[in-house]
Amino acid sequence: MNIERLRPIDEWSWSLPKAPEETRGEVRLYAGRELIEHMDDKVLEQITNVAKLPGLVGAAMTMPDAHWGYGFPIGGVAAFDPEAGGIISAGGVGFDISCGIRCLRTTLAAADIAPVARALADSLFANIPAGVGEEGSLRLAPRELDDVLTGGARWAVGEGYGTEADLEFVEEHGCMAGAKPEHVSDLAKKRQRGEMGTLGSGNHYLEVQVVDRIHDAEAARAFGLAEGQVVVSIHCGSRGLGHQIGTDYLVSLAKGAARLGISLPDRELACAPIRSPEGQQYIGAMNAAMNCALANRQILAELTRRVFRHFFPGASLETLFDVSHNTCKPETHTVNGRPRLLYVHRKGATRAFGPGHPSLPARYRPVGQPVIIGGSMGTGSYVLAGTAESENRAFSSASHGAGRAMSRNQALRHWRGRELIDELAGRGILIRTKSMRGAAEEAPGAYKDVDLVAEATEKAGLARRVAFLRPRLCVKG
DNA sequence: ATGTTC
Repeated sequence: MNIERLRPIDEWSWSLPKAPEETRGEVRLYAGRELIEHMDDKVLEQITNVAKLPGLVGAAMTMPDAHWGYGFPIGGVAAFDPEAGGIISAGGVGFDISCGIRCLRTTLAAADIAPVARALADSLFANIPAGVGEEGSLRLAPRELDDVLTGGARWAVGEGYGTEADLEFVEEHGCMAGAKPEHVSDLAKKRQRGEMGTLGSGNHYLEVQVVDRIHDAEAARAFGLAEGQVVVSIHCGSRGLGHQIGTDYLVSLAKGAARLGISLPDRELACAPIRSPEGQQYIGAMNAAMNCALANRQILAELTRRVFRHFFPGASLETLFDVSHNTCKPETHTVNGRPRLLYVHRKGATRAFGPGHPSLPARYRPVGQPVIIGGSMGTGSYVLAGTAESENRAFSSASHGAGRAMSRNQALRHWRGRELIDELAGRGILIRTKSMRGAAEEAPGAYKDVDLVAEATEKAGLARRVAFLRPRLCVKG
């Protein structure tokens, strides 16, 4: 992207000075110069389109890891007021509804896992179903699947996956209100019946990591993190169900937009007013998909514990936090000094509530919400904490990952999966996957530099760095 | 992301 097109607000925030007339708010990009210069022009085009949608409040924004997506950029944040004709867009949530990361802190040290690393990697690979269309050991009857869609992680705990103690540390306490299974198609439900407790493919993973560096001692203490400690991060979402809901509702939201005379700057931005039948049906289905994803990560956390228990009977794996990064949620935000209920789209962006937010567990309330930036395969991830400034800057949002720097097809031309895996093994990082193609697509070089993303996230005031996690073992979808 | 192009 030609940075000359942007006006610097400061070193880490940029605004589009000559936005088209139809925009209803500022177009703002959060990132450092280097990240902006390497960003696809499509990011600016797409977020400018988002700024044209009805009922936008404040700025349409991108996070430092932003890249080209379907309609909305991935790393896009935009809030809409339902009382001002505000819209909901399936492209603003993403196909993998409620994709997110569950982070578990363990009582193990790096030295504990070193002697069994290969066996542990093999056992995780054998017991965590991963890959396209891969099914798990659960087969749910239609009524049971409806219970998943209304119960979320709470349902999974009731089925013996994990404990009540996990739920305090899951967004929405594990259960998103307002789920309407009746607005989820039979096809979406059918696709999901065998896919609960599966990781999926693409950028999804289960990683065993070691805390490599502490940036903020006070927050690390609150999060229960210390240097040398083993943690496990699980990145996955709502699998076939969320994808099918996205596909179904692109059609019905486009009809809603046409029916109500909303002109779409891009057909990929199919949307309908929040206060419309089409909008309400999508919201009900999206909330159901959110519960599907929360239940899925709850099951996977328990499957992980069972594997660890076999190797380390005395170890415990507690949920540090579970946060989604493909959502649209109703939240109260202060705009010009006045609290307003807004629907905040975060597509490839993490909610990042600051210190004192009432929805946070008491343990974290003094330091802010844990924010997880999942790195690319073999590079590293960050745990951050929400800040007070993020509320004014980005409706309390932050980055979600390293962010792609190259398309999957481009990556396939540059790398071979087997060579990458061997090279990573040489550096002590064990990858387990069924798909060599997938591994090539996920080459670390096809992603942005996660250190730059985390630095920009902090410097832009979106969240502050707490700990850097270095990968050891990785099960890839 | 995705029964990886209805």
